[in-house]
Amino acid sequence: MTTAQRPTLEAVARRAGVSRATVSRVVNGSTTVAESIQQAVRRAVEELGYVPNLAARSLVTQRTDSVALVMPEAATRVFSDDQVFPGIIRGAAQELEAADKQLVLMLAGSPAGHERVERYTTGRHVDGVLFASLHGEDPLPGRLARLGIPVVCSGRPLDGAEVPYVDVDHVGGVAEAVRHLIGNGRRRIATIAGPQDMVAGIERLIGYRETVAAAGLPELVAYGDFTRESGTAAMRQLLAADPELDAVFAASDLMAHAALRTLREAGRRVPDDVAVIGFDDIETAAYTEPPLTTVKQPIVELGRAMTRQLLRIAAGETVEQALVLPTELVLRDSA
Amino acid sequence: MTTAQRPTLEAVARRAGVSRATVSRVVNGSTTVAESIQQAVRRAVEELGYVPNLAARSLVTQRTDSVALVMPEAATRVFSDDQVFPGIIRGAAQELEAADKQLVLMLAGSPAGHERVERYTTGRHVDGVLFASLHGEDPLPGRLARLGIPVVCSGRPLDGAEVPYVDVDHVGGVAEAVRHLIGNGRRRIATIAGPQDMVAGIERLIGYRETVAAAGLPELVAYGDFTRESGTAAMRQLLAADPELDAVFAASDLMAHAALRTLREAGRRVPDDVAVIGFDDIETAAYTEPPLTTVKQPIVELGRAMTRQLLRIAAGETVEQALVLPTELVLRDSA
DNA sequence: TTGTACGCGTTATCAC
DNA sequence: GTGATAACGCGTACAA
Repeated sequence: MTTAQRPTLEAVARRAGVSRATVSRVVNGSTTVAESIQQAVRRAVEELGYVPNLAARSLVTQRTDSVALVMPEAATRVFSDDQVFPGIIRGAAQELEAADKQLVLMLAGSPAGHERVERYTTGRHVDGVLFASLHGEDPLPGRLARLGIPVVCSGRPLDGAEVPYVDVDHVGGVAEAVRHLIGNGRRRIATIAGPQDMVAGIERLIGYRETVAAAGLPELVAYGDFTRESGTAAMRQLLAADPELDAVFAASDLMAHAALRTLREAGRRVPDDVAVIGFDDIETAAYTEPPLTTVKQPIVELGRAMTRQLLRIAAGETVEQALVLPTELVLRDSA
Repeated sequence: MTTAQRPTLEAVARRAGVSRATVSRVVNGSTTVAESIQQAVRRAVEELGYVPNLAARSLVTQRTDSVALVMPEAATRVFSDDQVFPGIIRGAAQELEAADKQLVLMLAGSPAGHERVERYTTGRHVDGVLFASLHGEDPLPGRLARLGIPVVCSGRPLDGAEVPYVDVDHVGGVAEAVRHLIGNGRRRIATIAGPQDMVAGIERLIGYRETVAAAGLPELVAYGDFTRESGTAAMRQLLAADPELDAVFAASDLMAHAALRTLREAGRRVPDDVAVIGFDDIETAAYTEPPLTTVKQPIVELGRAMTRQLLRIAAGETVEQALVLPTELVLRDSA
């Protein structure tokens, strides 16, 4: 390791023949510096390859110019095929780039990891914290918010904490999907629900229940965890429970994909015998057999919206507690 | 924003009735502190909810306990369905968690982003930099390495810089796949190659070329960019160029997936008329029609290995310049 | 074993 | 407009 001593403000100041304070002003874009001096300083900065030390800066400014994105690393799901988390990451990264801030990614899978996240964020080492899709009633968002740390969640916090959040319109999206099925004459509409310790799972099930109930239709529910494997198992259960079912709404495209295959293996034609609708609109949805009709959610936009809210909070503004993004039914061939 | 003043070392010291230095020792796990005092300090820390200020700490220790993972945000591909980048992220996060370091994610899509990455990493604001899949001849890794900043790339740097890297055995994996096709009697084996400004694209094409050449077979190449759309276009080109082709090796599963559909639309049966093999082994590969035979690459392990190498370099050890991870041919129904 | 004192590289508050 | 100088919160020789 070459200990190539990085130049400091001091070094630049000497080189340019001015004081540290002046260099600092130029570096930070103060306008109250004579043009000639600015040029001299800039030249010195260039020649020495000076780069400000962020640690020193944040020590005095009390800002870190970075925000944390916390994801619960629930085994396989976080980076599973459904692109939900990558989409959020991408949206957040885009928005933060525009704000010239860094994205610190934290996976809080293990209890130890969860504690690390708490230590790190509690210690004000980031300007704010983004929570992606919580499991169960995580008390952390509420706790941080109470400590005055800017926090934004994706999805309503399940513990009822008064934390600002952004979410997609699960209920509305599912309702539209189920109404579409009903409109096509389907009468025995089942659902493969998502995990009931996550808002997305809970609300999509609510959307299904409300809509079939409103139409006076019976409900038929099996549970999965958004993955394909769970979708396969759930589809089999449904088929066993009601061999005559004529439609399935799956709470994720992955589960819908698995349902498609399971139905085919069971001798059902899609959509002739059974119509299938998924949720997410992942890229694969256009390539399933048959192509999947699904509820599209604006996942990158979700990441961006969360980040924008967070930045506004960090800037001292107050934001609405809930922001709900619209979904859209994408019609393909499966329903 | 409640300016809930965070307690400092000073505050803890007063509370525990000792000096700052002693508190610092306890916090950092020094053994040279009397047990009774340790307890008193720990209690004070607990009561005040003290958390060390990382900025102050890194200012004096010259370490940041965080490493950057730089990804080229090439439009859609970074977070496309193929899970390559998410896999690397996940592997890196796992390994860093074990080392108690933070993962700073940087997307260097735009030129501006690229420059930000340079500023940030050059300024020694991270203990090391991981580069995921570079496009073209990016000079940044080499430059950072020369500045003495620990750097590890995924894939051999195309500009020939002497930077340590970890990669999967593209050539070997492809060779095995193509030999499998040959062994099954295929004689007109085409390939849908990846982008030729990325190592993965280049080397997979080399693997194909070497193997068909060694068998005295003709080569037939069309280019894509790893995405499904490009796979569709490439497959059409190949079919137009040689309607009699009896096998296709696609440099990514997404392109293979598109090829599957395109072949079916063109009236070819897979694998009867045309055998298809992909590369990646994404989750979807098991769910295509027919299920896709493919070359599996250990992508999460790649992320982990890169990170381990980086940590070793940062710790002052010297590591081998290249580390190549094995691939594996996963046989399903498409070939 | 514990405390004192200094320095890490910035920004911010003053005088000038 | 510019330059001293005092924080910012911590680690660590060095002294006690």
